[in-house]
Amino acid sequence: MSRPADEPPARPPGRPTMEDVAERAGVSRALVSLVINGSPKVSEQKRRRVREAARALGYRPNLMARSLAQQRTRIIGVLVNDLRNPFFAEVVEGIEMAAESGEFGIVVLNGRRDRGRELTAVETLVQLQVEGLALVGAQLDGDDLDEITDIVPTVVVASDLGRPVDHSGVDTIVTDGRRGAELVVEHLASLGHERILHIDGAGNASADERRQGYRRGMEAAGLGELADVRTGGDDEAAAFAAIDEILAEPAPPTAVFAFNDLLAAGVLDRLDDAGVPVPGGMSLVGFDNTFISALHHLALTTVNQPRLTMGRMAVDALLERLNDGRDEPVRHTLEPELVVRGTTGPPPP
Amino acid sequence: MSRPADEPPARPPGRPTMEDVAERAGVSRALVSLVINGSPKVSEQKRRRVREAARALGYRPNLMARSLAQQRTRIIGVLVNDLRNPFFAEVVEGIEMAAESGEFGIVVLNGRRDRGRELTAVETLVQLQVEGLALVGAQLDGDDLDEITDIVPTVVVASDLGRPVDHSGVDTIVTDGRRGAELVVEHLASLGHERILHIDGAGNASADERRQGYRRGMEAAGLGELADVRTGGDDEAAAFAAIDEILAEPAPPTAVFAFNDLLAAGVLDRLDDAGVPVPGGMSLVGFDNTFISALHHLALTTVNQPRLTMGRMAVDALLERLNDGRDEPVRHTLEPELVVRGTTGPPPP
DNA sequence: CCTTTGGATTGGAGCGCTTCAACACTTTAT
DNA sequence: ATAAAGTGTTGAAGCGCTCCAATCCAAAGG
Repeated sequence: MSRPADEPPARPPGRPTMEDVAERAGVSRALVSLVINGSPKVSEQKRRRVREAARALGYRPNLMARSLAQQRTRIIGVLVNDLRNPFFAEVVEGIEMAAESGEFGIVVLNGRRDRGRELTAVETLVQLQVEGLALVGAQLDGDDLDEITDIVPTVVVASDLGRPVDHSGVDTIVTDGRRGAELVVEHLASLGHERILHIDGAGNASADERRQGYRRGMEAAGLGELADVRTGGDDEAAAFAAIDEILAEPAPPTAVFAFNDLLAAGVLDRLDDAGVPVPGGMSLVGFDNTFISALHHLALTTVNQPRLTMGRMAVDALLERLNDGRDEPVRHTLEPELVVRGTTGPPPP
Repeated sequence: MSRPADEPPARPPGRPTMEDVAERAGVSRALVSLVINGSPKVSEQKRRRVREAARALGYRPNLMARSLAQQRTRIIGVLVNDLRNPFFAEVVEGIEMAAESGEFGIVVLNGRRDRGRELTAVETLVQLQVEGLALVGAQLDGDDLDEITDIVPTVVVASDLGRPVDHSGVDTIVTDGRRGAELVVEHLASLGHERILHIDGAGNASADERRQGYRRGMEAAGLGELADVRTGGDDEAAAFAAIDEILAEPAPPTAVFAFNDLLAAGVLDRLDDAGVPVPGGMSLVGFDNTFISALHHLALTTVNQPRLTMGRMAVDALLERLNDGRDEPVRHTLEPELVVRGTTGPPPP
């Protein structure tokens, strides 16, 4: 054999640990810990020796071990409804940026529009010992979270729990979807539209609110009788059936208010297929003001939600609980803003 | 005081641990571990007792502790160039799905187009003890990763390291960008275009390849002399300067090949502003075949990359190393596919 | 009746780190 | 000179879990 059995291996398998660094630097493990964590009470000499040993060995602290010992992770868990929707992606970016400046990291899990997956994702995050939980557009409701929210501070962003906020551990950051929808109806009504249709977000988290806002808006405009809601969803394809349906009807609407920009883009495609000009033959409004709606060739009239701000506020809410010990729930409702572009105009004669 | 000091607190602070469950169920900690991990050699009776105790206490295993003890995390770290680009978001979805069926979780970190951030993100992932690393569209090059790649198996997706693959620890999954660009030029040339301009991806990871493909394509079409590359970037805004520039020139191109769909969308907007009809006055091609290019109102001719497949292959490559012990590098080059839509046509007379 | 066998259960070491009380030196005050 | 008050450093306990070897027990075999 190349090496007597009782001799220690030249390089122990696995990555170098703090112990290895300590040995090489000729100090104790505790001292290495102090250096790694930038403690001021270490002599310059030892600090240098430890740093050098660490570099020479390619030492990297083990975050798992550190978190375990420290009893904290400095991680915020983020559950996002659908990463492919640019709206959510931007909210997440806002969260990430704010977390960063609060010295927190984030771990993003994707629900991929599946409520069951959302549930297991939340479970995973909790087991990961995240210190805060941000649910972005999640479909989960209060009951799902009952147990969770008194373990870890939670903030719900861009959607709402299905029942009144009696969860003292849950904060909420939303854009007022009801108001947003009202703005849309007001705009369309003021252009002269009466038969205004809403293609909704089906089971989506914010669908209810916008539906309600739509209904209220219609009533306020004296169009309550004409209110009409069809089932949609949250992506392009979800609009197809609804559009085909209404175009076949004797008195089709003159304006469509879609649940979000993605859905509106699908509507636009379908109207295109059917040869209906927009806004000449039909007006169309989306929601979210994603970059898609801003593309000149779509020029979609829509409702803006301040995504980055929402992300930042979500993190702030979490940090207030984590750092300042706040323990009553907080709810921030941001004002939506109508962005008029090229897909709305007067109804056809 | 409400409670004598020597009495144990009603409920110990912090979350319940395995120890607590063991005590409540009247068994040892080891047995609880066996139950939690679904070991078959536990009597039905104890299993039930443990399960019940766990539920009653709201016990949740601590993933950090488990990973530490187990010396593995079953986590694949994903670094993504830019979450807002739907192309990357979909590759990540592919990775997530494949990881899931391989019993791995993923942790996604966002580079936000900043190479420095990418570097620290990779460092974080390594410290998190991820078992594999997937770099999606990363800008990092071989030198940055030298140290990393012999610690953790790495796969580079949708981009390429800046120098030959001498890293035996790195696999590569790419769509042949060179070929893709050639297809674009062939298509445009066959339509009769000669002054074909390329607005590139600037420092972006895949920019070089596509630039080269463009040049080769131009030469192959006998248009080598006319090859012209302008600096772009990877989002809509990056195109503005380049377009303004070329429109001011005496002999502007008749076709533009943009680095990706996002950039192409920006070009389209700018051409719109300038009143240049597409494809009547100018043909335009993107790259990636994101859902944006498919929107009828853009109907962008582009090059498809099989995103979900790329994600799956990336995970497969990692799993081959992790589970089957492969240790030579592998490189998979997928075939790009030209998708002709409405933004390309014959050049203006 | 005693040994064997094999399944069920447990004690305890250990994963890599933090942290606190204790210790060994200096330096300053008395 | 001695006590007091810092500095810098360390040993050891402990974070919540896994997993091996040891133990226990009941059923089966001799």
